Amino acid sequence: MVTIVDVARHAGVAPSTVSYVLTGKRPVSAETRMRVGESIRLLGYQPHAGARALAGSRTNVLALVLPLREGVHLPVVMRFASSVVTTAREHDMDVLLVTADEGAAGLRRVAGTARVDGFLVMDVELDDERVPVLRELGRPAVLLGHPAVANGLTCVDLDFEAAGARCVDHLVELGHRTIGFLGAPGAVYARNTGFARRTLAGFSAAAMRRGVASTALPAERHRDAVRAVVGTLLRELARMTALVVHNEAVLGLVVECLRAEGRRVPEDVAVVAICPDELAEQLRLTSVRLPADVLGRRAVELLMAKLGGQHPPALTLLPPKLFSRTG
Amino acid sequence: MVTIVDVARHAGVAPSTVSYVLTGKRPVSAETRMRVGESIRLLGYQPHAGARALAGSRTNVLALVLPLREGVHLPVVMRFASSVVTTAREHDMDVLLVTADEGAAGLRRVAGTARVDGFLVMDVELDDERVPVLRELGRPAVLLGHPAVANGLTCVDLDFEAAGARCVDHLVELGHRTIGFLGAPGAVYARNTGFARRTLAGFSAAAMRRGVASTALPAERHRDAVRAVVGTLLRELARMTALVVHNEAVLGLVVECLRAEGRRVPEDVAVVAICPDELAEQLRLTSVRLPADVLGRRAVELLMAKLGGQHPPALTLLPPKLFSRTG
DNA sequence: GAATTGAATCGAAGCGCTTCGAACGTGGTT
DNA sequence: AACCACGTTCGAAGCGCTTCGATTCAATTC
Repeated sequence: MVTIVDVARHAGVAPSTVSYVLTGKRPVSAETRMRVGESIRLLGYQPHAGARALAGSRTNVLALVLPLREGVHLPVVMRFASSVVTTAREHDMDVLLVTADEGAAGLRRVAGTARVDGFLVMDVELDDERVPVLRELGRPAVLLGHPAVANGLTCVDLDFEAAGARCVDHLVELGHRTIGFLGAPGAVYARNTGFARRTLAGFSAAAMRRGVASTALPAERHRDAVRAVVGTLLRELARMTALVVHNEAVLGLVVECLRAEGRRVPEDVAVVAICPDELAEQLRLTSVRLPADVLGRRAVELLMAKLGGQHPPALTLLPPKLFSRTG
Repeated sequence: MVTIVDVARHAGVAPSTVSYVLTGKRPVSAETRMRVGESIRLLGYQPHAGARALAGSRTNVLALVLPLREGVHLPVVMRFASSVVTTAREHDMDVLLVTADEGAAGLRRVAGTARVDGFLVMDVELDDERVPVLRELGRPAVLLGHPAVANGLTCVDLDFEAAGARCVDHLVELGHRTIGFLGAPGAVYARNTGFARRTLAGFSAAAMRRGVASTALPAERHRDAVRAVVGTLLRELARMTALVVHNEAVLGLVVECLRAEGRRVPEDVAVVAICPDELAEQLRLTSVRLPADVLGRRAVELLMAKLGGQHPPALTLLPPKLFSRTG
């Protein structure tokens, strides 16, 4: 193994000088810098991460805590992870993968053993046991997906309120005057899950503002329930010409049921979905996408800012993007 | 921060003794072991990973190299990653996530900086630039998905040959005497991609052995191509009552096209898919699943064996499992 | 020409751990 | 009673790096 001492000897300088060349924490004359750089290249020197961590108390690794249980939309998680790793590498960071089922203990472990400099935590719940632990650990952390927990921590999420509103605006601009909303299962709203409520709030406010007639209903996850809800919607909102769906699990079923009721999609009922892009693509629906890649990038950037001693805003909401797939 | 010296002082022993308690590399009397253990608990001691790596030249981290490009089936990758992390944790290991787009340089980097003890590399191609690098680095590595590259390295994969055969056996037992095979795009076979050929080989051999009529055709990824292939198959293999599909991208289309041709599925044509379980589930098809979780677990176990100085077999093939969803 | 500055570099200490040889008791042996 | 052997424990060295105070030397100032 090539060490910093080897490089120093080869370049005819002290080890500390090599270190300063590498870290840039003290000025080094252009000439020595070049000479040292040359020696590094020649010898193929790569600093020992453990030694660095020990001496410098910085690991250049960040923990990515992912929910890998069933029920989450895996492709989205994956895409997010991917953009996190890519962005982290741009900042010369590596990523340690931690699963959510290790819970708070996992956070304690990787922080306590000085394995990571900071945390990226996805899918944090409202009264999540990890939130207090994260505070206690005092390491920079960025939470994703549930900004409701903020309070001292930094959060990023899609702006669901704007997403709900965006759907209405889009539909109104297309001339629709009566719009339905089909959401998550009732239990989700009861649980006060941030994103579901906020979407609905955005939708309702926009409908009000635009003066369009609207009705919102929750939908359970199985065929009969969906059929019933779609039926109710068509009955109650007789002149409904557009439907916003915020429930990726039943999106396909909704379209099916509409067609079964004799409504053409999108000619009779325009459907706009708030869901992962690929799903909408597959069903050829206009959609507001969840930008997993942007989310990941932004999350890392916020974390790096915190690691750099800055104090980014407690909550960052990413503007939704609507993709029109009409016609 | 609590160090090993603090623990030693608190327990009234030398730091080295604490280390031996922790690692078990030298015998320690039951009494001291208890006393030290108690101090560790009381003080909440957690060893510094960097210091450990530096002194012990072992990081307890393994690199997981994932293909995060488009085109791979994300949920499978995710599930695999999940089981890798879980199993790694059982061996007191952490997992560093590396994306395939870092290529060979990424492997060089994490090995050279002593960040990881070994590699888990998914989706290795036949003439992959990473294979020679992996050899050169000399760290334990386990490759997934393309055992063809073996040669000194350790590989794990699903036994695709057995999978192809299993489908035939299953269908023959149900009474089918004429079976079609619909595979990946032609280019995949031309590229000599391990898994595609092996499945086909297994299928063909089993068909021969069982004495059933069969025809195999490749299928490109778009609707018209699928329609054409299905048409050809129905014409050429007039009495075909069963179809094995090894092409997850067009599976849904195949079923659609069969129905469009007036064949009921599965009454007229029984379809068996070799694909991720969830996809088959969704389409309600009998399938041979790719056991991502078993694969991940086994891969980690093989890697741990290598880290322990053992020499596991160069190739481990996992037996396929067929899930019948008929009726 | 002596004194003062400041940029560039050096040297040594120390981060927290593992590991190896040495030291220490204890019990059994001659 | 002196000795040996063995199971335990200690102490110190060293892993490769960062960092801080000290040092050097040339450029500036009076």
